Amino acid sequence: MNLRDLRYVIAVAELGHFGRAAMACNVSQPTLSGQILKLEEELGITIFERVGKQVRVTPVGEQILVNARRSVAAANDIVTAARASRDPLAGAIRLGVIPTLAPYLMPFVLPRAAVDLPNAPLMLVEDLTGNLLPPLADGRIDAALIATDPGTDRLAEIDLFEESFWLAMPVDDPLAKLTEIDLTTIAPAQLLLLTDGHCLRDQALDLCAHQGSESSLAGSADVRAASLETLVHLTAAKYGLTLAPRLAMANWAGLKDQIAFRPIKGDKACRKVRLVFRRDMPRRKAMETFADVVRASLPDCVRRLG
Amino acid sequence: MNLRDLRYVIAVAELGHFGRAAMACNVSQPTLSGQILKLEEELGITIFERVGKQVRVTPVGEQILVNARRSVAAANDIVTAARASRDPLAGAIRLGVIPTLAPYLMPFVLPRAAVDLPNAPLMLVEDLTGNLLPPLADGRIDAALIATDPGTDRLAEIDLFEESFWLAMPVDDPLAKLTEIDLTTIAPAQLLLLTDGHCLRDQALDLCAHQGSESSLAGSADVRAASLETLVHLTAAKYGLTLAPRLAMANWAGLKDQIAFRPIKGDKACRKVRLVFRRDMPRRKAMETFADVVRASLPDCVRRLG
DNA sequence: CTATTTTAATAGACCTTGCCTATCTCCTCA
DNA sequence: TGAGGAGATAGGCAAGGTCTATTAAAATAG
Repeated sequence: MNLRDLRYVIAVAELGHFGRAAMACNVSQPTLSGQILKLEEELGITIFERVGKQVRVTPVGEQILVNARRSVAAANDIVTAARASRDPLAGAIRLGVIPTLAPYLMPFVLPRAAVDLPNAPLMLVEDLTGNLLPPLADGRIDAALIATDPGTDRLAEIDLFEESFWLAMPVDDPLAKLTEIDLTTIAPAQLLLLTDGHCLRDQALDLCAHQGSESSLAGSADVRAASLETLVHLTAAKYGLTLAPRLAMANWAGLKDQIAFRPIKGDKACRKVRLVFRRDMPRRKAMETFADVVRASLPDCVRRLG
Repeated sequence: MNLRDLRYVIAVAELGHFGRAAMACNVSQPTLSGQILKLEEELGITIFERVGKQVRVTPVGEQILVNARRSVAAANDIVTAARASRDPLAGAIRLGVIPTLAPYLMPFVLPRAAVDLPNAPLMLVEDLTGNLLPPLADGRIDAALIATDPGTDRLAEIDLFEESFWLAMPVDDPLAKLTEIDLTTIAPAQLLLLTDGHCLRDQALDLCAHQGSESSLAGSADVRAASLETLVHLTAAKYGLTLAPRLAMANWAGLKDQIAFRPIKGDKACRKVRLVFRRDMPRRKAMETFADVVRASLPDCVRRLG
């Protein structure tokens, strides 16, 4: 067996096609076919079922793929560790960011990162927390900015800042007369929410849950928007209320004739944003530097941590 | 880079000697030296510092070793998974067992394992919990029998049984007149304990701790025995009291003129023995079968779980 | 139902590369 | 200072991975 063979297997599994996998690996199709055949013979099993034009992974193949990815990832980490030892801050950082944060935070971060980490170009991946953690675990991305506890000891986290939520409402809403909103006076059904998977959705629900039962949501408009932008525009159109993270608000200055933002009473309406990465990733130094970059880029409206 | 190269690196690191590492890898010394040199050049770093007769691992080398071990372990798991898919119960099981359990439990387990798992020879490693978990994590052993919560989500556990502790005392001790001991009447200082690292030591201390402060131990004999055998013989010689796990007691029938065993009042004086293994190890089926083997081997004096 | 196309497997030549033996150089220790 | 041990170097050899060309089988189109 061979790391090269494992890369071949992974490529075939991901592309579902020997020819294209060969192209991705920069070898000819017979070469790749031959090596995989040899590996299957060596292991005494079939990894891929070649049925017609389809390439299906067998059940054993799935197990093998998991370990193949793991083995290759560790090998890649060796290369990364070697480069990092020469210059800890060199090498691209593949960064996952949740959608309710990326468009509002990254404009602050990117310019400063370009200066402070000139040899570490940032590659952004914007996706839901649940879609960022698996790639993080197997090394497809290096780090992620998320707002929930990842809840596994495989990941290390560096706390960056705490961001409060404000309530967005139409300017002529009675609530707009208040200088501070008591969330217990808001029915969950009034809240416009993001689609499942957004941590902000769950956090908004949590904040309102303690007053009514979950089922009180049943009567709501049941909007499931894909972005905060949508929610805010729906609020402007008087469809309901929206809980908006503080950093995002600056983006909606143009809507100030239609929308009012008010702070929430108490200190619970906030989220803690952190940088998470594999505990054993070889570039901890780069991660710490990047965390400092983020902290240094923050506007004053959020509370810096650490 | 190459899995073979990584194995060479691991061998050199473990043996601290190129020649012996070459022997362990079944290649000549120049071959191994050459490959490692080539790898170091490829990575642009030095993994080993050859200073005189010593071979020292550089700081980068340590990082590389971690990942090399990980990569090789995953590759080995591929072979294991392949074999397991042909016969899930075939292949050696390298089993770690804590010292306060191994000599008393394994005599029950081994005969049955030989029958129920004929193609899975058991290789026993007897060591403290803290010395078993790292080898478990990186695949040097397959599973372990321990009595504490491993406390990491990388490991899966199967509960096997609950074993009570009894108090051992000289036959002429006043306590021997009781049919049941209230531990709150025992000063921790009276207890003879194992050396640091034995979970049984901590559990014994925990059980007595709620009555006096930790410092009450200061006045104790401060025996730190390496084995239960020593403790029991010390008890026979009237040096103090010992908390003995139920399975071990059968071994000391020969001492019944000198030692009395009494159960502990309440249900807290017990430990839960479990089989732990890497959550993602490829032979879960073999683990489950082995757990069943252990359960089926147990004498009636312990409480079967699961 | 046949022709065409797509896709993986096979065949054979080539050449890279890892391995071995023999030897060298350097360091340690007597 | 000389002997011995340990890792590095050199050169020949064999194994094995890669390529191009071709075949075989299955899906698709006419």
